[in-house]
Amino acid sequence: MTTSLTPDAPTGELAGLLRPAVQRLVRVLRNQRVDMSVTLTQMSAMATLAQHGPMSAGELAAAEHVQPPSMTKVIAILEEAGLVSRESHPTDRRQAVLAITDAGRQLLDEEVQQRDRWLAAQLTTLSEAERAVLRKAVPVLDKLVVQ
Amino acid sequence: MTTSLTPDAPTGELAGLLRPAVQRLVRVLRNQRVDMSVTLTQMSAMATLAQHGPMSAGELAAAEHVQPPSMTKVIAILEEAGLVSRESHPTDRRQAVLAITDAGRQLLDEEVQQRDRWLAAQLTTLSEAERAVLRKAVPVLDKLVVQ
DNA sequence: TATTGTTATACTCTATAACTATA
DNA sequence: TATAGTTATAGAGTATAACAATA
Repeated sequence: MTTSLTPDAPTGELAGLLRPAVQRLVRVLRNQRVDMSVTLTQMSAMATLAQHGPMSAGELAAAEHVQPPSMTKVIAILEEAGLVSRESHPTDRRQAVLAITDAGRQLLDEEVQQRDRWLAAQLTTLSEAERAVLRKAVPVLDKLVVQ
Repeated sequence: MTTSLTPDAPTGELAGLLRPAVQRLVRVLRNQRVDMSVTLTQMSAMATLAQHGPMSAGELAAAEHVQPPSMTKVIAILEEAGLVSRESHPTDRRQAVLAITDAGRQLLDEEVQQRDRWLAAQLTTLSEAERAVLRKAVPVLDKLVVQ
């Protein structure tokens, strides 16, 4: 187990292994959710607003790596449900300023707990070393997406 | 950085971080694909057939973590494109035996190369240590899904 | 009766193109 | 003209329910 001197081949292999692994995890996560009233996509948008604070629709679309029309739909649903608020931008009336509401934040907290029922159960079947691997992997996955 | 004595809290936090990370990676991967003639879902089904050999529609659906009707559609497209073959099961005529064709295998190889144009480029921006983290994470992610 | 797979139907997610309102 | 966002439209992916064929 030495550091590789030929990273190219392992890199290609890694690409072919990583993609199906994450794709299947997303599928399983979608099915294992308990509260189906808010979808994974909607939860993710809310989580971004909660983490990074109020932002415009375009910024949220970029953060979520979707096109603006896709985000328009998500926002409309969340706003109607009272989970996200929208206000006019103070100086640019084209823009909307989106923010998570208290109700949204509460649902987010509940969802984390619900998610734990399955995912945490899965995670507890792993060894501490395996969980440590996943904890280390999260920021690397983020880096991969953001760059 | 000692091994944790209270795994519950970190486990919940990990669940909340891991899900959005993999969900966004799947989105970005979908967009970064070069050959759009075959979708990610279809590629994943082909890859499973290539890795594990011929199997029934039900087995393939289970392996991909989708319901049988969802797999029916995928198979129909792949069969029409000549990428997957279907034969009658020798003893049970209800079952279809699915296998990847030579054309399918070739497309799979090409796709891996195409995927590398983006993902390998991303991976080469990481340190060797970060790539090592992802390599270690892949089997753990698989374990998470399979159990 | 039980199992395998398909068909029918519907909803979510996502995209591109065209449009409106504002800068 | 350029930008922010929405509307219109279409296609992929997925599910559940009902069905047909076979065991």
